Amino acid sequence: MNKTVPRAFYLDPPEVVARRLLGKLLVRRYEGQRLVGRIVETEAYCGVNDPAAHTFAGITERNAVLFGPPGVAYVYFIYGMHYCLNFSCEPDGQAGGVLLRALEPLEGLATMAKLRGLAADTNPRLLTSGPGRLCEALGVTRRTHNGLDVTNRRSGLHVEDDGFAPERIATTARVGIRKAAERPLRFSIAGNRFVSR
DNA sequence: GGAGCGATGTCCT
DNA sequence: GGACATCGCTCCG
Repeated sequence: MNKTVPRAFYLDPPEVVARRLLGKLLVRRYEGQRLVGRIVETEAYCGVNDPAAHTFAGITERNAVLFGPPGVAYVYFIYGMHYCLNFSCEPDGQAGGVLLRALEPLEGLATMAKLRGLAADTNPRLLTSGPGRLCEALGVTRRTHNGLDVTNRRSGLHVEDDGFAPERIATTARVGIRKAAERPLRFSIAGNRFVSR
């Protein structure tokens, strides 16, 4: 039986948690079925000190989750058509989050393809390689998942540890941002073919 | 296989 | 009103 990742796992700064999440399993309960992917790419967004973070200008209604307790899902809508999934980090009252950028799909691939509007036998790389793609493949939206506790198995979205440890982690610049674009806060499992781009 | 670009809703300056 | 933590399509080589 895999271990559910506990709240203390998320209590540290985003750049620590982002690295630590690599290799863990993201598990989504969807219509009685398990949709599972291994986390292979993440980005850290460092609270009020990070010009690229949603929390840079302080607390608002949208970003309030990131200022709350660790281990909670922050889902936002971007470019008029995509959702992105983050986990809050740091103690309650302190802002910080990790963006999930890519998964290696492991269970429920046919359902993921259906949710993505693709044929059941499509290249699995198209299912969950990218922040918008992985949300669509797991049926994650702001309405259904923002504010959910991902340390609770009953949330329908949680993280498990199956003992897998990445051999080597690559550290690069974050993707798709303009401000603070040079900071090395993107982490991925080196050589994994489900990493985006 | 890479550059260019349009689609499209929500948030905050 | 402008920017946006994206994706998938076209066109070109």
